[in-house]
Amino acid sequence: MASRTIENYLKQLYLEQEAVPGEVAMGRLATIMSVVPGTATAMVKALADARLVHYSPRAGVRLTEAGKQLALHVLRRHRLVELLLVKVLGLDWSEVHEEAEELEHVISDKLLDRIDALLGYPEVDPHGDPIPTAGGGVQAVSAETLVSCPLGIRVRIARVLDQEPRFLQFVEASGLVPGARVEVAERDAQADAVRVVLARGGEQTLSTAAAGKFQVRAEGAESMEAPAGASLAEEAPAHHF
Amino acid sequence: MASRTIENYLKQLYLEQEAVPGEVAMGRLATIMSVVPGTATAMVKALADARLVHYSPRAGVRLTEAGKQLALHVLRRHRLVELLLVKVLGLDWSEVHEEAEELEHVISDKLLDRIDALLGYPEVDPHGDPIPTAGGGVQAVSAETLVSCPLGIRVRIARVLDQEPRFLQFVEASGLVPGARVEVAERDAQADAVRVVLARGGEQTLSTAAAGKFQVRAEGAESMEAPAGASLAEEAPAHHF
DNA sequence: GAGCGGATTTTGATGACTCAAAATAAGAAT
DNA sequence: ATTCTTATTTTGAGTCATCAAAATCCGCTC
Repeated sequence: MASRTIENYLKQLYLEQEAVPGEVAMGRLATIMSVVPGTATAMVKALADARLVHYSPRAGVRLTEAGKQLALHVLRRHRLVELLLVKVLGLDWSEVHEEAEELEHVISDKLLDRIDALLGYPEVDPHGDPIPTAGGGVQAVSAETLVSCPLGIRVRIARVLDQEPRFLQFVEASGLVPGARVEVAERDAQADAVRVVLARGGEQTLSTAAAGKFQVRAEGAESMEAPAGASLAEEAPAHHF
Repeated sequence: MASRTIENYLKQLYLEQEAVPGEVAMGRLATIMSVVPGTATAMVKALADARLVHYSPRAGVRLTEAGKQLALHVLRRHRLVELLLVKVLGLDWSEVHEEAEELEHVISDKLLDRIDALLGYPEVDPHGDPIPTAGGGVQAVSAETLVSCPLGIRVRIARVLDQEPRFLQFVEASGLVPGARVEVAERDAQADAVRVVLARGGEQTLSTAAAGKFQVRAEGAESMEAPAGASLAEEAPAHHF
């Protein structure tokens, strides 16, 4: 079995490759993992020996298919756990990321199946991040964000790309949570600002950087079906979704 | 923070001291922890440095108050997790022990409180083991077992002292689960056997060793109040209690 | 094309946990 | 009392993941 360290390296490599396709530089990996560069090099060599990554010295590192599958497995556990914590245990979605960081390494397959079933085989976690399937598949992700989508068109927040509790608390307060219907009223390049109007009332102006953290989907698009585990959500203290 | 290794040593020391009051011998500890004796000695020295145990070379080891509190904390997490897995996730009580062995080390205090609340502040886990309080208290435990209790008197199974899945599956099948009402019909010292009659019908003959693994309480005694989290149990797939 | 600078790799060490096997102590047996 | 037995402790070594700092490489500037 992969150690939890290895699981973390693979997970972060996957997320980085998802964000920036191509090879991941050592310095970048070291930063992500909060280790010194030498440590990253050493670990990557070990991962390469285990055939979990392709490693070209001084060029960078890239997941192999095996490494990617393992990473997706970890991500599946992470995201299902997050959803469980929010919907069943009633934790705040701004704090479940930290908890899941630990739990993702100690959930057995059997338990994971139970969680999946209890939640009704959900497709996305509380942040809108897609939950990989047991088979290792992932939903394609819409690349549109509040920065790139057309002005004046009703869209739905699909995913929030920042897991920082501070940021998520702001998201919560402003109502820009996954599932919320909004439209971009205006963008001001000079002011570096994006003004967003919420369908259910209210508006919020964001910096371009902040707006770019919200992925959106055309209103009425697929895959925003009944939130998984809705029946349970009624009684359990499920604050947000 | 105590490493998971340390948490495990402390937990096992606590359980051993509960079973056999007094100092724990090194060889015994080594066996319990599945390490060679030298490893146990080394770890115990480290624990002594951290003031978690009292250690007298060649005499044995004993938890300090601090060590005991830490052990109880781990045990609290372990047992609440077990109950959560059975009542909310619908896992079989014969298998939750293994799962909880891992989970007990990664549950935050906040999450633990949520679990406790969701389950309705239960006093015992699915095996009947008492759940230590957040303050570090534990229920006194009845010392009566199917071997020692009076013949022909109705008692209730309070606790099953063996966590082996195989054994627990037998317990399940025979109906001698915590909460079951039974009476000991006869004991045969020669045959080394104990015959138990279940109130709800059926009977079962056990070896003395097996019978000794069932702690019992006089029928109608305190502390067998409404199983914690009963409301939830109705809808969730809570098989056993 | 010689040199510079930043990223990367190497090297040497450390801490936590473990094993194997040799050394030791303490109690039991003769 | 001397020896034997057996549990315990010590010693030496290995693995995993890490850091600090020295060595190396590559592309870029002048």
